Amino acid sequence: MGPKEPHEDPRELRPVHLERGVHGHRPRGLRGARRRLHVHPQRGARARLRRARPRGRRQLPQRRPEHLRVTPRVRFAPSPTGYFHVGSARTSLFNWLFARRHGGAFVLRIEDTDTERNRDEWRQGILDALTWLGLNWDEGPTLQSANLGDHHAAVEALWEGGYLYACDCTREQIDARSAATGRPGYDGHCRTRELPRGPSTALRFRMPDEGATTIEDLVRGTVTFPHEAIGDFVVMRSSGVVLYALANLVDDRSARITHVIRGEDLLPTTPRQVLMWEALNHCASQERVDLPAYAHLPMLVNEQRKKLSKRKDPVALESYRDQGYLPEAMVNYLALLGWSPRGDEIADRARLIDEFDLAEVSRSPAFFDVKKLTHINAEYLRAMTSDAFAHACRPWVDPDPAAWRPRAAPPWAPEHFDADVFSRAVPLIQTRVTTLAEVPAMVAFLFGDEVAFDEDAVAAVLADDPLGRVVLAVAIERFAEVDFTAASLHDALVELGEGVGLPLRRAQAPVRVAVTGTRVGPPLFESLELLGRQRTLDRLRAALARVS
RNA sequence: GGUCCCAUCGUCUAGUGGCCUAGGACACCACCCUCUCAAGGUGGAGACACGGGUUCGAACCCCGUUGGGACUGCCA
Repeated sequence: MGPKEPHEDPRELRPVHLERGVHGHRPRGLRGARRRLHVHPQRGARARLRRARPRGRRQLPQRRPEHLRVTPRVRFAPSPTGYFHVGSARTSLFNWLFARRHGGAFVLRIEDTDTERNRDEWRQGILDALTWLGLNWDEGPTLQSANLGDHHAAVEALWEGGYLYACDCTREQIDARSAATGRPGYDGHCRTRELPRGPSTALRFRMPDEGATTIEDLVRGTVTFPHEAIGDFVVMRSSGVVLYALANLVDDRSARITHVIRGEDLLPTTPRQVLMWEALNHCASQERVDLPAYAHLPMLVNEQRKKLSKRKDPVALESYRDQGYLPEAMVNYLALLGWSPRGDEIADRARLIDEFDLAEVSRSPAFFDVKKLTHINAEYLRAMTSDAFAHACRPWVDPDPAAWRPRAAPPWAPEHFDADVFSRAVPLIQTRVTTLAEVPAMVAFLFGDEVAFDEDAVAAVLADDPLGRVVLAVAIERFAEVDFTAASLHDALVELGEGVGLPLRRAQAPVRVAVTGTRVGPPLFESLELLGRQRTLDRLRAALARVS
C-alpha cells in the first residue's frame, strides 16, 4: 500500500448517531419504517476528500465538499451506436439527478466522430430516449464533430510541448514484438526514434517513466495508477483523426465540465486523461482549466455478472418502452441500481432529486432485474388515475395505426374498438396488468369477433365436465331474462349454481370460458355487462354447440 | 500476463465499531380475502466469501486468500 497517515481517521472527527425511527424499538417488518440519520457538526475537520472512502452511506457533510464549491456542470456524452442502452440511461439519469440536485447544468454532447457508428436516426434515438425518460438537458446537443478544430489545436499544443511523438508501428509489428517478449501492449518502440510526422505516422502520448497518477473518485475513493503499467497510447491516428480519449477531454475542457460521471469501464482510461489534461494546462496556447472531479458508477451486469452485452442481453431502452414500461417506472428503477433513496423505494422524480447524493452511490456492480422493474412498473400503473391509464394504453389499443407505438396491431379489427367500453373496462384491468403490452389480450374478448379459446380450459370446464354444459344451458335461459347488470347477473348465477349444486367459483368457470375463452381474466359479471346481452348469449350458445 | 475495481439473503440494497436476534424491497412459499386471475393483508424461508489481525467489542478498520468483473485498439 502507498504511504498512509494512520492518524487521519475521519471517523474520529465525525460522530454519528443512528437512531431507529421515533421509537426505541422498531417492530419487525414494519413497512416503511426507516432509520434516521443524525449528524453532529464536524468541528474543525477538513472537508476534503478522503484517501479511502469508508464503506457505506456517508453522512451529509456540514461544509460543502470541495468539489461542490463550484456550480456543477455535468455532461452526458453518448456515441450513437444503434439504440439506447439501459446502461447509458442509468448514466444519464445519475448525471441529470446530480445536476438537478445541485442546481447545475446538464449538458448533452453526442460523440459522433466514429463515422461507422454515426447515423442520423441513431443520433435522434438518443434525443428520443432522453426525452422519453424526461431527462431534459440544459445545453446542446452539441456534436463532437463540431469541435474538430479544438481537437487538432490540442494535438498541436501537445506536440509543441513535447508530450507526443510520431509512431509508424503497425498492429502486426506491435503484436509480434509483444509475442516475442511476452509483454503485451505497446513497447515504446518509436519513443526515441524522433520520426517526423507524416501520413503514415500516428501520434502517441509519452507516458512518464515513473510515478503514478492518483484520482480522488467521488464514488470509489482514492485510486492510484502506476505509470509504468500504462503504455504510450495513440492520440491521433495516421489518418489525422483525433481519438476518443483526447477528443472527449478537450470537449470537457471547452464546456467547462466540473464533474465527469460515467461508467466504471472508463476508470482505467482516467489516468491518461488526467495526464493529458494537466499537460494541456501547461501548454502556452491552451487555457488553464481545472481538472474535473470524477465519479465512476458501478457497471450494470447480466445474470452471469458480466457487463451487459448488446448481443445477448435485452438492453435496448426502446424495447422496454415498446413493451409498455412507463418512463417514470424506468427512471425509478434505474435510480435503484447502485443507489437507494432513504425511504420507500418507490420514489418519484422530485424525491430522487431531493435525496440523490453521489457519495452514497454503491461501488459494486448491479444486476438489471427485469422482474423488479416489472413490479415497479405495475406499481406506477396502479397509481394512475383511470383516465391517465386509459390514455397511456392508447398506443396498444387505438383504432388508428398511427398511434401504435410497438407497430403491432391489437388482436381485433381496429374498427371494432369502442373507446367508451374500453374506458369502462379500465378499472377491471388496471390492477391486473404489469405492463401496458398486456392490455390488449386482457380486453380482446370485448372487441374481437371470435373468441380465442384456450383448449385446455375448454376441456376442463366444458368438454370433460357435463355439469359445465348444464350451467351453460341454464345460463342461456336465465341471462335472457335478467337485468343485464353485474349485480343481477351475479345473483342469477349464484341461484343457478345452487340449483345444480355448484358454488359460484365452480359455476362461473364454464360461463367465463365460453365468453372470454380463458379461465382467468377480469371480474366476470362486469365483463358480461360490458359485452352486452346479445353477444353474451351468442357466445354461450356457440360454446355449448362447440362441445355438444 | 499486467493495471485497476468489487465482495451483506437468489436479486437490488440498509448498515460507517456496541442500538444487529443483520432491516427493507423484488422473486419464492403458506394462509386470509375472493366469481377466476390480480391487487391487498398476515406470516415464512433466505446473506455478512474465507483466514488472520487491531479492539473490551468487527458486517463495519487493517493484511492476506479466494472468487467475480473492467481495462489492456491507429473503437467509443
